[in-house]
Amino acid sequence: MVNMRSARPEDATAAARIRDAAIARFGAHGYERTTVREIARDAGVSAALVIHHYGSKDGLREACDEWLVAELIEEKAMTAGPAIAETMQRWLDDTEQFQHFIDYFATMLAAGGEGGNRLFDRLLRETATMLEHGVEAGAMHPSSDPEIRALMITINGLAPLLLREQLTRVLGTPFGSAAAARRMTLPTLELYTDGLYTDSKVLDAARAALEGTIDTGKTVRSDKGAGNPNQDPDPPHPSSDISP
Amino acid sequence: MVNMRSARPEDATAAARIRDAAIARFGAHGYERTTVREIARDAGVSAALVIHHYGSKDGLREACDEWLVAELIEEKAMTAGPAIAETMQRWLDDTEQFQHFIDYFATMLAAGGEGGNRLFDRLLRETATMLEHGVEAGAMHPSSDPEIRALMITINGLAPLLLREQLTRVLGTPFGSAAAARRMTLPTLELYTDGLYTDSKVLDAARAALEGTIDTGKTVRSDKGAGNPNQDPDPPHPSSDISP
DNA sequence: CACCATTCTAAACGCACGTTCAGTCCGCGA
DNA sequence: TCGCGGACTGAACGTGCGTTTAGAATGGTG
Repeated sequence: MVNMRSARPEDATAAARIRDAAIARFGAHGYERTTVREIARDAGVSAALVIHHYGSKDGLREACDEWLVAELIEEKAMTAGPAIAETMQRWLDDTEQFQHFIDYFATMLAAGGEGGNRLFDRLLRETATMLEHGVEAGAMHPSSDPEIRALMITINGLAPLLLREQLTRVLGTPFGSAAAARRMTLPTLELYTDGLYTDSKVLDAARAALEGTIDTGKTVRSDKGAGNPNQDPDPPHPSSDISP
Repeated sequence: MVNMRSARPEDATAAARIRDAAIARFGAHGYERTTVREIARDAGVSAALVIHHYGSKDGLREACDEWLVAELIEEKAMTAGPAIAETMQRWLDDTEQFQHFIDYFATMLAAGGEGGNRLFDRLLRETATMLEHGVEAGAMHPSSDPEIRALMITINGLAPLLLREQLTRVLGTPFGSAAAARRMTLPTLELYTDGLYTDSKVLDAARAALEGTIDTGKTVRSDKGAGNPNQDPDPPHPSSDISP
């Protein structure tokens, strides 16, 4: 099994040890703040060997990206069901061991780049498929814009990962711990089951406001729609700044 | 008005020009990849002057952090309503001009650190207050765990900001643009109004499973609760890996 | 005027970094 | 046995970085 590489024996090949050490360092302290000499020391080799195997520090980074993409998207799973979700699940079930991968994964997604984009796209597709199945089975509400709903749910799902430091700090328990998971399950499912608002006033108002602007080229002020962190809870005067 | 500093005239004081240039560079390319000489060139001064005013590159970063915190949390607004939400709203209404601040803000939150923590805490408090008011007014459902719900809604609200590159790429329109906002408004509000699931089967299953584990010290496998990006959509067999 | 503090610069310093170099070791095919 | 290529190393190289230094303007104060 490919993912069993994750259980790295001490005597793995030097190139593999270098790559693992690099992922750990890059994930923990970032690419720029990590030196080739540090990685070499962690791997028990000379700095020159790192360059010998990977050409340059940047080549090493690319190799790490590619390795992690391959780890998350196993070839054989390309046609089957959710691949990344399952691997992530396995990682989160043993945060101690896979902390490095989780950190590196998060930085890849946030930083963008080739590998991060591929991972995000794959995650998005997995989420979209799940939502489709849920709607078909009658377990989930249909959406007026399924594509964007999938995008937003994907982004929301990644949010705790990207803000895991804040989450850990506020929660008081480490990210990925059973305690944290236990604490967050119910509020999450409550939100996804009952929603937040008790009626559709806000939604109706937004619908009405958007219909007024949909065909005009006029610029609307950022109508509490997209990225405003506090768009969501603001029900008393929801359409106050949607000026159609 | 304090925030009017944002409209920076060409002839601002050198120290201010340095700080603005630093925020722009740090936000766009990150702290490590930015050189003091670049900042100096942008500000039209010598590199030595940057050190003269801020002591060191790291001192400059701290000054940027503090300035941005002050910009987002105006002193006079300490007692009143949402301060950050309003400033962010203003920024998002003119993404062109405030792009630098938005980028720097996002990196601060993701990187943690003193300033990022303060901003996050403030955002969290604002969100929690809004939710309380919403519940009191009957516009929002009460929660079994209001504190965590506020945390999760805060995190979800910040998610598009942190993943703005992915969002821009998938959406095809720049983050913060009116088009992006228009596209994302309805799916968001639909989710917050109707939820995702059509019934409470998943929620009930989780409740039952959690009650079984709540007092035992036994470790539960990360029960689709916390950080799993794809926790949310997976209704067909929701409690399959919650092993009580 | 003299003084002093502040703002600012050009030049240089020293160091840590990624990378190169020259060479050693070792396994393997002929 | 030889030779060859890959794995690997210690030492050195060159560069770009943050920072220091010495001093030149500038402007207010007695």
